[in-house]
Amino acid sequence: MNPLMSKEEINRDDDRLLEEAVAMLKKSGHRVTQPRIAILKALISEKGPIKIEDIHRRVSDRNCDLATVYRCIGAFEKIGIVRRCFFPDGSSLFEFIVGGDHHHHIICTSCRKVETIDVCVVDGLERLVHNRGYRNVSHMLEFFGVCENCAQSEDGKTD
Amino acid sequence: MNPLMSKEEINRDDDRLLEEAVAMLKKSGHRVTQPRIAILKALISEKGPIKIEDIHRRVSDRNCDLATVYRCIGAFEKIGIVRRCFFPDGSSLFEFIVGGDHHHHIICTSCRKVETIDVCVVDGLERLVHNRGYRNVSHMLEFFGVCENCAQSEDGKTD
DNA sequence: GTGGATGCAAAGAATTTGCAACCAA
DNA sequence: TTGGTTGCAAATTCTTTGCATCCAC
Repeated sequence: MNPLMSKEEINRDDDRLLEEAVAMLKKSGHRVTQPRIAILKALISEKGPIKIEDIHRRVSDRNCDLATVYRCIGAFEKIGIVRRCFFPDGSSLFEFIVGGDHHHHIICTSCRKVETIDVCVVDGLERLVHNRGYRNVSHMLEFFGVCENCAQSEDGKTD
Repeated sequence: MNPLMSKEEINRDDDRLLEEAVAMLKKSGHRVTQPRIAILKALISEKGPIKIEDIHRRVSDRNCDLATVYRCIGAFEKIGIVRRCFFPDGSSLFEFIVGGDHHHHIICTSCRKVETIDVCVVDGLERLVHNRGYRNVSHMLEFFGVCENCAQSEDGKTD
């Protein structure tokens, strides 16, 4: 996030993202319900990949069922509101992508911290895939590693 | 695979890969058992990402339990004999990587066909991640799309 | 009013674990 | 001989589904 942005500006920004996502819901013929709003807010405030389970925990005070979270996230993914990310252990996370630039992650395999890489050098390769006859091309790129903190606490770990 | 290679040469090549993997097992203090040999052979003959379930199906005539496949694949992954790949739906596949060049995949989201991309333009970025303080850095890059065949049968699908 | 969305519970799939028997080194 | 490995079954975890009720439009 932009470090020069004040708290209010960030919140205002979040509101705009919410509106944009709601518009996408409507446009695709979906209804705007309480659980969906709550899930969207959780996704937006996370500002990064988040587990289904964690989304549910955050919205559960509003009494939203876990099955509903799964169903909504599935719908959001189809519409293009979220995208699925992967942890090296095979578990899935979901990230809010409305109004954001395409980017990738560095994931600490030890503490699971997630950092963002703003550049994407891979976009150009999608054309190559397109030229092989593929349509609706997308890609997924994640970096894994042990972050500085974890490397220190794990002591004399080499690289 | 090299198209100029005869069937015998391919089989000889597979044997060499098996030997190499067995050596890695021994070197890391693991035992070379019947189920492990069978699983390695299944992985090698697949020449691409394969599901746990499919590995089990192939070796089940040798009476290898599904739990054993999971345990062995877990061990193989730690040793560096296989690596985990992801399907866009979140399911995991495993690919034999001993003696092979680093590469990536194009996965058809419709028929699940997997093609290989030999080049990797991302390796250089690992240094960038390393410079951010990460150790044991690796990465995962997959392309998704609808292949030519599937796009045709799905008719007037746009891109 | 009506059809899509939800909650609840139950089913289903994927993966892990405990433990006695087994077998590679 | 001995400890790592396996098979079997049970336990967990993750995800989906059926159905009556509900509510957004």
